[in-house]
Amino acid sequence: MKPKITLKQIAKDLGLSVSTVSKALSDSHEIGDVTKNRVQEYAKLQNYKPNTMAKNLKNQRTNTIGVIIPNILNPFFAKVFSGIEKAANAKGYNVITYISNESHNKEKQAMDLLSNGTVDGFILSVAEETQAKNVSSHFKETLREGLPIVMFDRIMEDVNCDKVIVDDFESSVEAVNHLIKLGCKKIALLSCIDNLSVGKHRALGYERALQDNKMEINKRYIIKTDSQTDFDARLEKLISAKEIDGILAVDEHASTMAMKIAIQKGIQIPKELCVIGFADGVWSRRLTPSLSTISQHGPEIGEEAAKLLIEKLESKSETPTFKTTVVKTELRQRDSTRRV
Amino acid sequence: MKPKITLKQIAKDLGLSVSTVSKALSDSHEIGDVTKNRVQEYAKLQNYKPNTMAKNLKNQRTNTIGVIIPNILNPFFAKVFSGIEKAANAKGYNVITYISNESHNKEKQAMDLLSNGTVDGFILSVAEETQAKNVSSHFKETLREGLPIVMFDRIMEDVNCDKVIVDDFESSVEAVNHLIKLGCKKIALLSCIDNLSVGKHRALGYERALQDNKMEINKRYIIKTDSQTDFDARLEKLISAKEIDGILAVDEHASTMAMKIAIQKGIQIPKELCVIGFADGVWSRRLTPSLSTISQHGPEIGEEAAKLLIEKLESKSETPTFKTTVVKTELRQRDSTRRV
DNA sequence: GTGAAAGCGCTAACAT
DNA sequence: ATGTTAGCGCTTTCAC
Repeated sequence: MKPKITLKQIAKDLGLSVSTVSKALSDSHEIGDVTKNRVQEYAKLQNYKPNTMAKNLKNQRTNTIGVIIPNILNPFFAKVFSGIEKAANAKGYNVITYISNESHNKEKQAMDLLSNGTVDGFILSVAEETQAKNVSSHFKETLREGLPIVMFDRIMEDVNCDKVIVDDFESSVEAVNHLIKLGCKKIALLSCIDNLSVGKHRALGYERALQDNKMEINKRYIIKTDSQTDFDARLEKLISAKEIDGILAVDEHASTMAMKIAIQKGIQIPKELCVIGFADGVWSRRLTPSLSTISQHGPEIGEEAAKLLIEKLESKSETPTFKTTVVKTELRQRDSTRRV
Repeated sequence: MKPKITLKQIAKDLGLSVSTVSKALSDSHEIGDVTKNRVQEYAKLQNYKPNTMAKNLKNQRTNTIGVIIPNILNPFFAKVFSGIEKAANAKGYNVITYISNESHNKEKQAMDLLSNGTVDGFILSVAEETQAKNVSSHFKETLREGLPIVMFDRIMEDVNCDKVIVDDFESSVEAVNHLIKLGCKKIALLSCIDNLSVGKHRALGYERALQDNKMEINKRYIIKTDSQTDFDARLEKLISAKEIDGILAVDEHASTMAMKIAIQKGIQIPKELCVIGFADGVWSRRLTPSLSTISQHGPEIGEEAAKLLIEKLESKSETPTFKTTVVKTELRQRDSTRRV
């Protein structure tokens, strides 16, 4: 292991002062061309890399973003994350990631650990437990300490910060309208995420679309829960009854279970039953029949969130204003709604 | 935004010296109980958090691990990542993540950007392009600079570092043996990742198992490629021929496409065709029929990698030795191989 | 038991 | 055009 090469070392080797070397390397006009070249070449030769920690300490900023994600196995979050990472890197920022695993404590702990000069700001989607308990003190405390936050997808209404969301309500409306256009008369709503803000908005959109179309809202066609086992049991009954002819499933478990059970019961999709699900990632295409989805443009959400945060970090405005960006969804028609 | 509270500030407020405060907060025996308590209480009151950058600079270590992942949308990598994150956090380390997107340049750039005092070491899986070109100079350079590396899954044989791998060869052997036990006579091998080390090992295991069972290796039953479109076309023909009765698919695209096409052709799984795939994540269970898989224990791989790296970081041994850990896989039998 | 001082590696205001 | 100095926030050795 070779000893780290520092400014001091270069200065000594070249018989210069540390500050001359520093200026030469940052191409300062104060330094003569000869010395500048000499220094720059020697530095390259020695593969000199300025120590990040020293720079950060000096500058009082780290060029690092803290990202807190509820669950990286959920392809939506994975996509958003890749968008954040890409946009951040492009602007010279690193990304430190914590996975909250939907736990409030882990989320709080992450913010605590990172908010002492480790990161310049946060991008996060609120943990399920935090939303269930409806506590936002840790977010507010972090903001008070001067660290900006951008929330995406799962947000807290009462926290004053930048937000990037999907228009869940409107997406549901659109999806249900589409099912109706296909001729569905008895449309079910399936949700295992009724404890999340996004789940609730999607459910509301479903009801609204039915009302708009003067269709009855039938409670028997609605499964809203936060427990997958409870869900599975109720779903089995609902599908066995063979009453419904359309499904809006607001999460991946709901849509895939619906298709699985329907196939097992010999119900033909989409002939007898049309299914639209909220889903991201490559898997909806891989199902047989492939699943029509509302895609949320995860990467764009991530990029937008990173953009908003970095804007805030690099503007020195003392009285910041907060934006909420809505990223449009897209209805991707596949075989589960293609009526022949 | 309130001004950051520092040791200096506490010292001033309490009429003490900076060093006394520092020692009091680290519970030094040099400090009297009265002052110690006074300082600790005041610090808690002020919500004092030691500045990480200053500490890092002083200590010449960052308690941060650089993680480079080829593709976070691949559930295997997502699982490994969550294992790394969990184990690292548990030991007080942060994780900075770069996604190489299979690009050699991004991988190299990430290592370059992080190896100047930003991280203490790396955990990574080699980018496809790097494996294809077979270049490992950037890894060797980083090691020479004194930063330890742990490679997982996709490794470079010629780089001398800790490694965590799956026994891909043996897993394939087991899977094929299982298919044979189920009565399969004509077993196909499907691979879209024949450019990766893991893909090659899995293919070799397939051949070996056939030989062990005195079965003929039929080239027509083998699709090895690195292009998905090429793959899809050849697969369509292979399945249409209705000759094969068993499939070992070494990647997710291969296994799911095989099932999709078979279902479309009206071939019954598992009655006429058994399928085993290498896959992680929740989706194999969601397919109809559910897919039997070789699961790679992603989280354990991640945890083991983090453990190995942290061990190296915290041992001061000047002449390190390097371990290669093999994490066992598990054959999960689901409906795609359950013969009634 | 407490404090002064040096130093981690870098930058920048201020000499010369 | 080059160098001196102070300081970012913290730890640690050495005085008192």
